[in-house]
Parts: sequence; structure tokens; C-alpha cells
Amino acid sequence: MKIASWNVNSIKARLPNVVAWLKEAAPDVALLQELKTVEDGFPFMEIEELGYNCAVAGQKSYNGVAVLSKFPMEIETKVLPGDDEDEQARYLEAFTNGVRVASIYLPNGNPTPGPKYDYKLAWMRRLVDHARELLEHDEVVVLGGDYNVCPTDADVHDPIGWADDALCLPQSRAHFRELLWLGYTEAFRTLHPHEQRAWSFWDYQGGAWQRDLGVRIDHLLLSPLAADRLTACEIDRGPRAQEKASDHTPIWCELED
DNA sequence: ATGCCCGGAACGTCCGGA
Repeated sequence: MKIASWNVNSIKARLPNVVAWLKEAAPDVALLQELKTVEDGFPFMEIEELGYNCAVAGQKSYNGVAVLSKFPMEIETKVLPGDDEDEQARYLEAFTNGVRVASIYLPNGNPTPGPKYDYKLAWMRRLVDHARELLEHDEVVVLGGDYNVCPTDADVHDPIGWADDALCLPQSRAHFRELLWLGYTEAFRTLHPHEQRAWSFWDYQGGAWQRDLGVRIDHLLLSPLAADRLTACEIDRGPRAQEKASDHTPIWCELED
């Protein structure tokens, strides 16, 4: 079972790229982030034609997440528990083919300090609480998406220059590690402990892609029962090299049957 | 010398992204 995640930076602007990627990479489940549209604007027809069921949590202009699956799928929740006032579409949890999956678009948090960073940390605390509850059921769980966290300095092309960025600050990393201490396995670094320059995002500005100046902020976190089945995890740079690319590129993992 | 983009909303630039 191949599960992929991709921050597409607008599903409408990226539809040709997404269709080509789904045909080429053919994930069984795809977690998408930053749709930048309400649910009515999601291209259900074009993606269902490729054999996917679609679950969408949309929002005008900003955020928005989706789960696509080639298997029957039930939506578990479209909100991250813990704050009834939070109206940002950053979380969608579904159950498909025996796996509980979540598409996560964790807040960026810049500039720091400030209310946006406070929101990021509060959102991460809610995610930790929810992720802890999910482990109580002994399920195969995959929490994937744009975490907007570089877990270590090895995940940043310029650790010194990025030290004060919300993606790298100690508090951001500490909350990310809390997910790991709960028992979640970060798929990529577990299978590739020494791989360098394994970025998942390159800024549009300054020729960052051409100069390979990136960061690794898109992650797949696996519950113990999911990690038991992990056989592969890779970052697919192909889509980032295409015309009209997203600034993120997809990551994927394989869970053996 | 020294890299200033991209999408959405909206139609003039500004916000958000990371």
C-alpha cells in the first residue's frame, strides 16, 4: 500500500501536475495540502476519473487539505480536536483499507515571535494530544503532511541562517519530537538516517531549486503497527522540476500487505 | 555582479507562504 503526501500550493493551479503525478506515481492513498479553495472548487471529476475517492476540507484562498484513496473511505473528522474557535482547514482524518490516515497542514508560524507562532505551538499541542489518543486503539495510523518543521539541522540547507525561523526554533522541534516520543516513527529519516540534502521544499525565490537550497518539512509519521509494515520511503523530486511546479515535492512510503 | 517568486482575491496592490 503506497501512501503519498504533497503540498500542492493550490489544487486549481496545480491540477495538470497533480493528474500527471497520480498517473505516474499511482499512490493508493494521497494526502494533499494547501488546496487554497473551498470544497465546491475542488476538481472532484478530474480526480475521480483516475479512480480515487476524494475527501476534502476546504477554505477560501488559504489552507485546505484532502485525502484521495483508491479504496472505499470513511471521513473520521475534518477538524483537529481541541479548539472550537479554530476555523482553518488544516486537518482531515479518514479510514481507508484498514489504515487511519490524516492529511496535516501544520501552521507555518512566521514571523516569530508573535500570534502566528503562538498559534503554531498551540496547534502542535493539540496534534500531540490527538495523536496520543489515536495510539490507544492499536491501529495502523499514518499522519502525513506539511509539518512546517525541520526536525534537525540536517534537514536545513543553512541551519545558521534559519535558526530563528519558525520551522527550526527549538520549541517547534520539541513539539515535533513529542510526537516521536509518543511512539510515532518518522518514515523517511528512519530508513535514510544519513542521507544529506533530502529536501521536500525549495522556495520559489532566489533560484532555490536550481541551487538546491531546500528544507525537509513534509513528513509521514507512522504508528507502531504501521511502522512494522514500512518497507520504503522516498522523496520524489520529479514534480518539483516540472513547469508550474508547487514549491513542495511529494513524499511517499510503502506499507507491506 | 550577488540571484525578489507564486497564487488568490481582485483589478491595485497586498497577504500568506517558509
